[in-house]
Amino acid sequence: MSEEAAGIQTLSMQTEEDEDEDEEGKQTEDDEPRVCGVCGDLAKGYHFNALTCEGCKGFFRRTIKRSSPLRCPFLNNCVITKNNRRSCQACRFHKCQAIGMRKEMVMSKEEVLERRIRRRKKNTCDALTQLSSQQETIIQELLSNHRSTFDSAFSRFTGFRPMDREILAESEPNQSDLLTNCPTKTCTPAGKSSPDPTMSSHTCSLSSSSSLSSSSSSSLSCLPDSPEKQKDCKSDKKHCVYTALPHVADLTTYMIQDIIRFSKSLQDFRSLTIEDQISLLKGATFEIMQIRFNMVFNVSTSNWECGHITYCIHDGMRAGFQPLLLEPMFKFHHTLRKLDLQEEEYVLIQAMSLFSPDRPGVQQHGPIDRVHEDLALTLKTWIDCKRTGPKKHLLYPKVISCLTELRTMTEEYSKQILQIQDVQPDTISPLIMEVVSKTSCSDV
Amino acid sequence: MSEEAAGIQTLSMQTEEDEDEDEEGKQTEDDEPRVCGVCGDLAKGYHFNALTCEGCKGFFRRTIKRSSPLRCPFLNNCVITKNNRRSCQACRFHKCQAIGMRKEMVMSKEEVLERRIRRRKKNTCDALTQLSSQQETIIQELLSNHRSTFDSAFSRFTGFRPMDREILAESEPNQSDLLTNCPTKTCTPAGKSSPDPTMSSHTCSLSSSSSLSSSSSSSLSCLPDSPEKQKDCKSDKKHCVYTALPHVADLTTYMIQDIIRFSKSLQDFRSLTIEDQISLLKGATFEIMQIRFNMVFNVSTSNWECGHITYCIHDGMRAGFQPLLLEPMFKFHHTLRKLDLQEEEYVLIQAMSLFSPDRPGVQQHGPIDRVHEDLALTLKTWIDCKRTGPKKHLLYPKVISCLTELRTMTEEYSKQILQIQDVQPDTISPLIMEVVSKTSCSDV
DNA sequence: AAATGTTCACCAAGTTCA
DNA sequence: TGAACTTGGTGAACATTT
Ligand SMILES: [Zn+2]
Ligand SMILES: [Zn+2]
Ligand SMILES: [Zn+2]
Ligand SMILES: [Zn+2]
Repeated sequence: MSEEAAGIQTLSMQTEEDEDEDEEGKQTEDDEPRVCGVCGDLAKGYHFNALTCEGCKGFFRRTIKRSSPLRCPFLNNCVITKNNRRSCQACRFHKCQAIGMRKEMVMSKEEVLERRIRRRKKNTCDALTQLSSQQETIIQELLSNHRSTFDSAFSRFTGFRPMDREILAESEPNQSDLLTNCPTKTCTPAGKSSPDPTMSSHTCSLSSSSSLSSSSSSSLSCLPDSPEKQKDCKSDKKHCVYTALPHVADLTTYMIQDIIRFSKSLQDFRSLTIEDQISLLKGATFEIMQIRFNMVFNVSTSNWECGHITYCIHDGMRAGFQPLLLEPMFKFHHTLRKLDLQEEEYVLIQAMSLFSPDRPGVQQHGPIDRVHEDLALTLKTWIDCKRTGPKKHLLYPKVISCLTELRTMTEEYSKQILQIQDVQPDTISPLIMEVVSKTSCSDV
Repeated sequence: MSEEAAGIQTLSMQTEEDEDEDEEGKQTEDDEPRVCGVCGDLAKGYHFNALTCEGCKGFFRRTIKRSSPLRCPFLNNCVITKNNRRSCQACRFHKCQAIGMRKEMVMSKEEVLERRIRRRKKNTCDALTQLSSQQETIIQELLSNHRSTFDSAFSRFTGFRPMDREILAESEPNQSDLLTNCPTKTCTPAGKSSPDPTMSSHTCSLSSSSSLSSSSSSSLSCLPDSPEKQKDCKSDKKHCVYTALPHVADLTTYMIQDIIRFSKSLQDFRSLTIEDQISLLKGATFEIMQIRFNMVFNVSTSNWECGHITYCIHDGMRAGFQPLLLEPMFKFHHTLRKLDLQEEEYVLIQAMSLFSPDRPGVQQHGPIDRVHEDLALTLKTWIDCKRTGPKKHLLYPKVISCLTELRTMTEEYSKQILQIQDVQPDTISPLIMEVVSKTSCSDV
């Protein structure tokens, strides 16, 4: 209102001076406060490289975008003020350029369009790819069950046999670059803890809740003999070749027990037949264990920080595992860890691993396939929805690729466990052996 | 002079106050704030730099435009009022100038003409020769979403079941001229790729994000039996009649997943009801798939060059499709490909296919029809605008004709898929079956 | 927090027509 | 002529991105 009022008096556009833009501002220092370089109105900040008011900001952008010629109806020397700035676009625009407003800083049509599309897309993913309540439920159930069955601080991991990091020279050096030297001979104290009878006697079994038992009676004889030097070792140093084995076996047993509890806590898992439950677990236990270990993997130290105990890849060696397994596994942990997954994502891939319909021995592919599908879509949607950044669309394929990689190790793991068992019996728990055994329950 | 005039005016009105406040009645809050400075009539706003009524506004413009000299019939000192303002043009105009109305602010003849031209252009040329920004936006959104959901190099197509190009002799030779001999028994290696659990389990479903599910439970029994030799085949060679089927099914599934993602990425699609989304997808998936395949169709070799794998029409045969479908499809690909469409045009026709209001089961024809219309007009305008050459006006009708042709194949495709499924079950993914199934979601 | 774009009442040009 | 209307520019307030 006051602006229009002043309009009349500023008719003498060219002649008069700015007169009174400071009347309103308390600061008598015109230079000090923020004044629009074009019209003298209050400026709130820099726009297109000059200190201007909101009006001149919008005017400049619109004029650039319009890119139609302007003509001064007066004498091309209008003095632009807050009140008369609308009277002559040509001189206003000229002043804009004169004080340094740059047209390059106005986003081009294409830039804006691109930005808009991108924004649309984001909203899309938020709104439409929005997690369905079904999917939310899936995640929540998984998270809850995961948390109650994964002791990420390993505080309940007690009563284990001590970790012995001495490397007893084996008959032949099967070193790899990974294993040339362990910088941390003793990564962390993992010595004796008070013996816990619960742990050493395994309270949990794949088929413990069922009448079916594909358990420890199964012999290993059906396994093809590994081409490696098992006989040598066997005869050589019976119980002390793999110094870390007792501890690692206990750790593994501990992990497996939790993984079984995790699986059995899932509705979709329980609704499968016992046979398929066992098949899935036999197929996925190793993978889930590695996924869980990955959650505590420190990518800069290459250590697994399991609460008070820290492990390194050499511990795997000391437990008798071979580079053929350890090397890809090491790579896997680095790759996956670098994806910096969130807990929800970790638990989803655990579940995806569990519900793999193509495990040996699986009878009912249908429902497992469906669950797997739901899980995969949920993970994908979750990533689309919750992740930001330009590379987010690459995350899902990367995760999948990690899982695929992991999958290729399962068989080798079983093989090496069986070898180790052969070399150093009575150290690996029956539970581990059961998981690793090839007998599918359908054979029972 | 304007100040003087305003002063007089002000004085006559309020007789008080210092002349500093001056300038018409903004400060005379109690007084009529909006009175015409010329005649005292109600003023609705500023006109040509003075607060005037509508009458004086029009009078001033006309007078300026006429630019003919005026003479006062009286003594050149008429007092202008609302009632007598028409009696002396000269004194009225003089008063107009006196209160600050500026002739420069009346647009000149040329300016007005220019403006008119500009407006005409908006209404005519723009619609015909220039893409409106709205249309630009449509195209850009489509392009962006198409590119992010169409893997034209098929680099993400992995984990498929291998392509087997052996042709097992069927009970009767249903050859056509197309199939007399396949010059490339093995068009390209399409053997095993590393197994990818994600692909083989279908991570995407038409109705996955809704509670509605028209999914796999639907039986096929309602379909009329195809007259062909299905019983023979069925009893003959159970699982290996259509050697290419596993691979083609995986490819199809892969394509469908991307097409669903494409559709769901479109704002206009998402704003439809879930039911209509499903109906549109069921109707258009085959067509969009063919359009996408057409983009990689090599018209001189008659091969589809899908990244590292190349397919020929015989692969369709080997997957169990019949000439009744394959022949028109082959023709379609040649015809469409020869039009040498650009990516923008391809994506527009994909969208036009998707937003076909007359798909079975569609409930809300209105909005779909509107979108379809917009798309068609955009395509037409695009062609008019971007294409050159004498035959450009023929392109749009030709494209439309291709779409019509394609449309006639949809039903036959569904029929043949169902036949194939009957002959060789457990090979076609549930997702494909869902797309092909006749159950409209309203039946659920 | 700063600086882009976006939105939308609102204002003042022209236009229509009785 | 002028009331009623259409049109397109304005800019304060808001949203988004970094
Ligand atoms: Zn300004
Ligand atoms: Zn000027
Ligand atoms: Zn008047
Ligand atoms: Zn007169």
